[in-house]
Amino acid sequence: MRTAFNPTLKNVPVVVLSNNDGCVIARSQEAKDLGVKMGDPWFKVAKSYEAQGVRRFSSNYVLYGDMSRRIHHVLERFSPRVEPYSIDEMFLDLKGLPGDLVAHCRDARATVKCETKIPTCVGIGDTKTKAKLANRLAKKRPQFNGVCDLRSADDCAALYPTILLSEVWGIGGASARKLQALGLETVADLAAINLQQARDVLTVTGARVVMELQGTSCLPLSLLAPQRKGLAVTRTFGAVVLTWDGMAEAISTYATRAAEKLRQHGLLATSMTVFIQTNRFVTGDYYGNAASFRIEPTQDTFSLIQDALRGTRSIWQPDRKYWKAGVMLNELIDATTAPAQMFPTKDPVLSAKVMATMDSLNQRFGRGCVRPAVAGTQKKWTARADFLSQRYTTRLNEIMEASA
DNA sequence: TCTGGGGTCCTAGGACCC
DNA sequence: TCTGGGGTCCTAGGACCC
Repeated sequence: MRTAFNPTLKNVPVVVLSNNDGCVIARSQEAKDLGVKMGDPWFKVAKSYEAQGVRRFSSNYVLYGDMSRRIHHVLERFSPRVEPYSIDEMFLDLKGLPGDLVAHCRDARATVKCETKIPTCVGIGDTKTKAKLANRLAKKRPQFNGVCDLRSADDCAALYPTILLSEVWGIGGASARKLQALGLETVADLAAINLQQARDVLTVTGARVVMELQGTSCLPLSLLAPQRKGLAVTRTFGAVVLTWDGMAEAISTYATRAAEKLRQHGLLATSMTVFIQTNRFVTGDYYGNAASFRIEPTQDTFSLIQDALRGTRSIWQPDRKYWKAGVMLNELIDATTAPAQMFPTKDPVLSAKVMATMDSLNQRFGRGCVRPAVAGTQKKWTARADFLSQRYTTRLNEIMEASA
């Protein structure tokens, strides 16, 4: 990426920093060679690395998103079925393509490099987990020259014993420690364990990883991006926040930004969480708390923020040094299909009755003024309606009877 | 000695990913 | 002075219902 935009950075150690230039989130090979670690807090290591010639850059996600789309378009020429997985990774379905797949992938790689100047590596496997593992080898081991194929059982038998199990997609630190405690070390060890044992130790997620390593696909390619389930705007403060006014201002900003994202995606949020925290790196006096509440589908940004602030005020402790806060919107629903999806009941008769009542009430008092909600775990319908300053909660059953 | 059983929903917390 | 931000999935256990 760096050399695509600034050729003078070729062979120069480069790091990219997170928001607020807090810590290292990407490094060039030269920076890795100098010992810069992923997640290093930059303020702690800047002096020594800058003395060694490391150049630092703030992150630019708009640019990365744009580059990602361009690469996606190039890859669509090599497979009609491309699933973008993250901003810098894509899965391609190669099933049914004629000819030598390795040659095909080398061609794709060369074309991406030629047209976007971005270097890439390709991993081929009969499951996503194997493709990810192959990609890792392609990146790390020069012998593969950027393309590694793990489809054949012979290649797996030869390579699995040479790879640590912590390299596997889905095996993080905690899982790796559990497996090591059982005496397992390599991918070969992991791929050979009993499925029930994998399930017992790592839950169903771990059993899936093992099956995928054995060549049974459990994670199908999904060409349509699934509906997202939540979104968040969170930040650490530049300087600790000591006053309620300062906190209120921060949360207002985050809530506004969250509402903007919501509209951009054509979504509505059903519930909202606000959290505030003191610095977790300062020992002895950590305090963190959160407030969650349901919000009306048609509520505007202003009342969204007001609710956020009311919710936060109740968890605010004035003697604390606040360091981080955030706003999260949950249970998102498509704005255009919202009314139907507001009814979580599985009972079609009740659902229809509820729907009709809601419709008539909404017609009378304005769209979205009434919605059903399942209160706690009680399977009782509750309608909550807000009319101007008047707020009341009533059993939906009573409303239904009244309007019948 | 006995105190129901089984299903469902919700939440918090852990773990993982990039 | 300064230690990221944004997601997903799974499980256990409590609460509730009939």
